[in-house]
Amino acid sequence: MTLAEKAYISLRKDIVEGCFAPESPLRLADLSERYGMGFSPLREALNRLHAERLVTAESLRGFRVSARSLAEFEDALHARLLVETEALRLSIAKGNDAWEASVVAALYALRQQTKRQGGDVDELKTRHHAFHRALLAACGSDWLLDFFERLYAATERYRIPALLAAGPQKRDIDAEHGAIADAVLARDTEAAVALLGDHYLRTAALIRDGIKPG
Amino acid sequence: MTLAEKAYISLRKDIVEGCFAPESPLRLADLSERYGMGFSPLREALNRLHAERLVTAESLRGFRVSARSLAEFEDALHARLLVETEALRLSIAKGNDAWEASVVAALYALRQQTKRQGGDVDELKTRHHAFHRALLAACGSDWLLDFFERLYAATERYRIPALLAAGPQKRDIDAEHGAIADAVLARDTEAAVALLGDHYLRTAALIRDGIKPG
DNA sequence: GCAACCATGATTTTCGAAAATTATCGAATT
DNA sequence: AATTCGATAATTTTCGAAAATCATGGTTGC
Repeated sequence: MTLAEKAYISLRKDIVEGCFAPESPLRLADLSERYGMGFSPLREALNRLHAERLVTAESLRGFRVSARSLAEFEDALHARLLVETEALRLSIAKGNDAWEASVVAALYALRQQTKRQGGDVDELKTRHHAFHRALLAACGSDWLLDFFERLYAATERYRIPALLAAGPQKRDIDAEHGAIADAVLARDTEAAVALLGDHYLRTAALIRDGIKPG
Repeated sequence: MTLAEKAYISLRKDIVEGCFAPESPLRLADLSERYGMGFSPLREALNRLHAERLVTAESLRGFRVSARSLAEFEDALHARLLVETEALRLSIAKGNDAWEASVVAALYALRQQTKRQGGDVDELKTRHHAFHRALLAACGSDWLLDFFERLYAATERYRIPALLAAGPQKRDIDAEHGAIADAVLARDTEAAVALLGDHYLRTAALIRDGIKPG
């Protein structure tokens, strides 16, 4: 793996997890020291992140972490519903046995990690992402999957802090994931789409409360 | 404007217009000579284009122009219909007088350029793009507009060669654009969405014929 | 004859410094 | 006191070369 790829992965993680405050400048000298590499791979990573809208770039004035706002979150959420409901419909229509198996596997892996009490939170996030990707994986559209990845990262910036702030969950998220998987495996398109939509709207409600804390 | 931005614009144009054959390697030494600049701004541009899927990148093996295929075109077209119909609905719901005026202006400018016989074909493409963007501009969703731009560039790679190959048009494209604008200004959402969809499907039919020539 | 292997050349990737640009701060001016 | 101006510092952008990696072609050994 090249340094530029490592820089991309590290920076992305640090931005999504909020290690850098939104709108704070990402100075090359600082990043160079933090990640132990020269400017070239860092600029490369920053450009990729700019294309994903996780960082903003201004000509000759460098890069900043993108701002977070309720409006931007709502926008990303709306786009996500549009993209994911369509991708899910296609996936259910086109998916074969192997796809069904991968959904079952992803759900199982996610639940295993949820159960573990002192488990690695990074691993949990990875498996959550993997489950949602598995649902859409058979849609056959590279573009929709690409949009899914971008929107997932964009909303993750809001979801993670909200989850940490909210403390113990009243929702049974495992049950929600299970219901989605059941509908998917039963090829009940409309139910699956509705459940997925509900799932996101509930998370969104939580995040809204977190952003304008009350 | 920085060199990297110039490199991005030039490269993008040359790829979309087919100056580089699909799948041909984009070697830094060649590009450096062609555009008269060093590696750094070129790599920056190539990374941006990679994020837009106009070029592919393989670790330590450099960049290539993305392949063109009927399947990828159909995928982009499908995603475009999804994104643009939603954006158009939102735009019609939210747009104000200034937006209506900008649609009228964009349509007028496009028609003026269509009328000119020996006109600059670049200018025509710019205005065509501007008209379609104007339709969606009031949607209020940065994400949907971002997706629109990406998909527009992706499909443009197919549209331009098809138009050149097809010769004189039987379609009255001006009339199609006019009908869309009329429905939009009348705030007739369903008619506008249907007309926009038709507009793309007709272009798509043309392109399919061009790709598998018969 | 054929496959494995090494030397060579081509290419990408990375670094460190130079060039270009923007931001900062204090002095001079109104 | 506020503002403009210029010098200095900080930062980004770009270049050119060095390092690392991959592709090629010939050679050796079997």
